[in-house]
Amino acid sequence: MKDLRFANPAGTRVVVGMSGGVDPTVTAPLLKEQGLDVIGVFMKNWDDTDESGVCTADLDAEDVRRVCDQIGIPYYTVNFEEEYKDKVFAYFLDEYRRGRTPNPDVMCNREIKFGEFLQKALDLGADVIATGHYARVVFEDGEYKLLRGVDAGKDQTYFLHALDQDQLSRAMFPIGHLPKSEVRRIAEAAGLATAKKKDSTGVCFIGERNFKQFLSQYLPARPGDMIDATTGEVKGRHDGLMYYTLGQRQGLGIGGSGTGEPWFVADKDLERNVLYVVQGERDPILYSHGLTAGQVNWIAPAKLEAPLRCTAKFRYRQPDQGVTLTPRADGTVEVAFDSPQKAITPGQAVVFYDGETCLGGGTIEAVHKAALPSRS
RNA sequence: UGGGGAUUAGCCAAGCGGUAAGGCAACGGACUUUGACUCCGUCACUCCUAGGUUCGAAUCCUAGAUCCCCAG
Repeated sequence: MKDLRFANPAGTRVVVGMSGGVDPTVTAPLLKEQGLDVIGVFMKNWDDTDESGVCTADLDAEDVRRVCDQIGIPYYTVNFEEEYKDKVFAYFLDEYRRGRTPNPDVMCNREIKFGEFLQKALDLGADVIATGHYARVVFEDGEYKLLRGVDAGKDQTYFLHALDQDQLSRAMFPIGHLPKSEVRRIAEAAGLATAKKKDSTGVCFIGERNFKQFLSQYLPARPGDMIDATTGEVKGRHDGLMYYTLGQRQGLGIGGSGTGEPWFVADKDLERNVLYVVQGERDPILYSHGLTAGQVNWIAPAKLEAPLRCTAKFRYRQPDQGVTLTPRADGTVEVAFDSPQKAITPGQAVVFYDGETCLGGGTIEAVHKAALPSRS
């Protein structure tokens, strides 16, 4: 087996998935320099047309078109709104219904960018696709490995851990070996229309918006009590369990009294529609010593056969933590933490690393913590 | 309706005659391809009300209002 991404540069056609940001647009000139046959494609996966008829996706599409013109590569637009709704948004809402906190961007990468979009690119005669992710793919010992982006502060392997060998074999991340500052510099030097654009954040393709307001358009809210997990005392009311995530501080609206420290979401009880809160960031109720990961994807090695010591991330942009993984017969993985971790949240991704290599990861299904006090 | 204690921003709370600390919440921003966390900034021309003493009071005095506690 060979790394089919670089078999023959001159004859390799690469389709670049471009959003309106700088990162993806910079990949195009980089690939072109290497002599590849580059095509730019803008993906529209969500229509956010507002009252005034303005749709940021359309504005981004315009930026992409201009950049492609500047670089001198063909430009196309594809629309995956339906697919996004079916495969990403449906999952997103379902997780919230279950009181969990989903990570739609992980799903978006697996199902849309490296699913629908990849297929579309292959249909267009492409050999590989490229995106503006800060990550690296290397071909070693007959398998593809996913490595962290060189810019430690921007590494996005956390969002890419669910990709498999087939998907990685078709993936190129041209800016993975560059620091963000260099990407900006290249964009400016090339005079790209996106050079000065602020980085986009928020759910990919949906963008930043008032979270509560957005969710309330799709799911019914059921207000309920906010209870002190330590004393059982009712501290206030919540607007609906789905609006809160474990470890959250803002938006609780309860202040003063007690020790004067801020309050954090400690747990949810779907049955009773109760939001449990605790005062003080060091409250033991916020911490756990392990978790069970489901839907685990292994990039390389392909499977976990025996207990393994490695590091893990439970959220994007948090330092790795030492863990011990133990495979279970049903395919789940038990993750034991070297030291207690704060606000581990079901629905979020847990991603495993061995140094610079992203081994894979899964979804947090259960969190293991010391028994909570009685909630009578 | 006898005695005692309270009354400072949405909530806790410092201040004890010299011109309103701090914390929580809230709001704004930074950070961020999830939701969060975190960080930074803003937030009482006014201290229950009305008079008075004083060069000057949230701080002292008088009256009233409200709340709490102990006695009936």
